[in-house]
Amino acid sequence: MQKPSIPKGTRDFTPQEMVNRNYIFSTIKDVFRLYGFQQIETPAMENLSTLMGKYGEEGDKLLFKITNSGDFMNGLTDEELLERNSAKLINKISEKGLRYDLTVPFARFVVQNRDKISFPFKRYQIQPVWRADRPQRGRYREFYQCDVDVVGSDSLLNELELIQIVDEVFRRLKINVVIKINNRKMLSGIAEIIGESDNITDITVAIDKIDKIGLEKVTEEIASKGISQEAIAKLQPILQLSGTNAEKLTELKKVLADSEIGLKGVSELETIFGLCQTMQVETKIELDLTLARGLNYYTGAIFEVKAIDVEMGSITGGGRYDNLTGVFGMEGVSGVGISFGADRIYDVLNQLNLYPENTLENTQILFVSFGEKELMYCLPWLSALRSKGINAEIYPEPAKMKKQMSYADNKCIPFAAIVGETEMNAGKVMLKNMKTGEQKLATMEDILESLA
RNA sequence: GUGGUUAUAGCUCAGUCGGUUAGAGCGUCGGAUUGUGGUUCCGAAGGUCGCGGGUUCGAGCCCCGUUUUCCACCCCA
Repeated sequence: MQKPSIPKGTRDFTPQEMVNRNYIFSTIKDVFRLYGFQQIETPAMENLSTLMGKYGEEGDKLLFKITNSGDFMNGLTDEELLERNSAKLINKISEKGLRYDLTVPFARFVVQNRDKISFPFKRYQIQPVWRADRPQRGRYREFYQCDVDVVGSDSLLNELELIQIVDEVFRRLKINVVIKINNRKMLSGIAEIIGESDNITDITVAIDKIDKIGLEKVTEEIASKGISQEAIAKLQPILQLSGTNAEKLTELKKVLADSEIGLKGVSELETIFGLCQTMQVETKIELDLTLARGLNYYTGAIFEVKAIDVEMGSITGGGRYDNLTGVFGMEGVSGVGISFGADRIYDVLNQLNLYPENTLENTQILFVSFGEKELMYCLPWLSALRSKGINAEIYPEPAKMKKQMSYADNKCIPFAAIVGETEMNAGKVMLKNMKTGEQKLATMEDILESLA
């Protein structure tokens, strides 16, 4: 006999865990709909050509690839096999992969369904994604993302709405968070000012780590990427910016005075901060220049949300991407979106134990009986209760009473309806309150009253 | 992908210096109690010690490989 197991980085969810997860999903969904977003779904697998090259070199490695059906090695030459070049071979034996996020499949969806969509298109999507990452705390190989995106609108009002959604979702979930915000245009401007526009990716990836490894190590890392000492020297004051958001922006405006794109980034952020103030967004918003985010398709605002009371990677993230649909042949469609990491939110909620009392999803009443005749007697009662919308079940065989009562106990069922000869003769059931232990002969009306 | 770490009953974990028949708690099942659950008491079932190889008279324990767990990188939700 083999021991059953599931793949690395995947999880089963028990009924109790599903109740908790559904609480998260429905909270998020409710807020999405409140802002006029509509749901779509896309397939678990996409053509590999849709996914490859969208997440950088690292991302390509983390894609789960699906081998072709049938005898997929058949068309290969001996030379190709002997070469042992995995990257080259994979293209010959695999043409599908599991989706890595929801944003790229969404861009594909927009291009493919443009005739059915009117812009601006506001969609949400809650589905699992898969990454061949090495699992760790808060990091899984299969996890759910809850994405909201608007495409076909350049307005910064969209950024505001996304921030309001974050604000509302975490208020409802009772998680204290801070929203970190940055702008890719400002990062481009900085690279431009120090004369290293070509190396912007390396620079942003490195400065992203400043909190973790410190200024010195970051400087080292940037230098190792072949960036000049002169440029690094110019970078120093920018990395050490401090003060309020407004103070930081004022300082940045001076530094970026000669960079058109940099100033554009600053003014975008000013607008967003202004809008948030007007709309009285409660969540703390922090300009964080070190926030870079690896995904290289972002072009404007970049967001990240961190829980304050728990040690955990970011639980929500996103940004603006000006031309994601361009690679699929549809130019000039700008989008902005964020992704709630349901599994990390789930972990945070578990650690803080912030779940509401849930009783509604549970069975309300269990029928306990002693024989075939009693079972038959109960069936109409069950139907009647269910037609009133009451969750009811029956222990499906005449087991020992102790066993039936324990079953009710374990499932936290608040009422038991006990049925034997006496009850059948009276045309009633013995209704027992499992909490107080009280019981009485009851009619259907009595039951409905007790459960109300 | 790199480095470390872990694996013993369904679950959580003991297991001495390498020494005879591998233990506990919880859970499950049965009984005390044939119409009353949570508490209590008694009993039972349940193990190829992750897997494969090696060292040894002898391996749960030592060595090698492999898989898995968790952690730090990398990257990210």
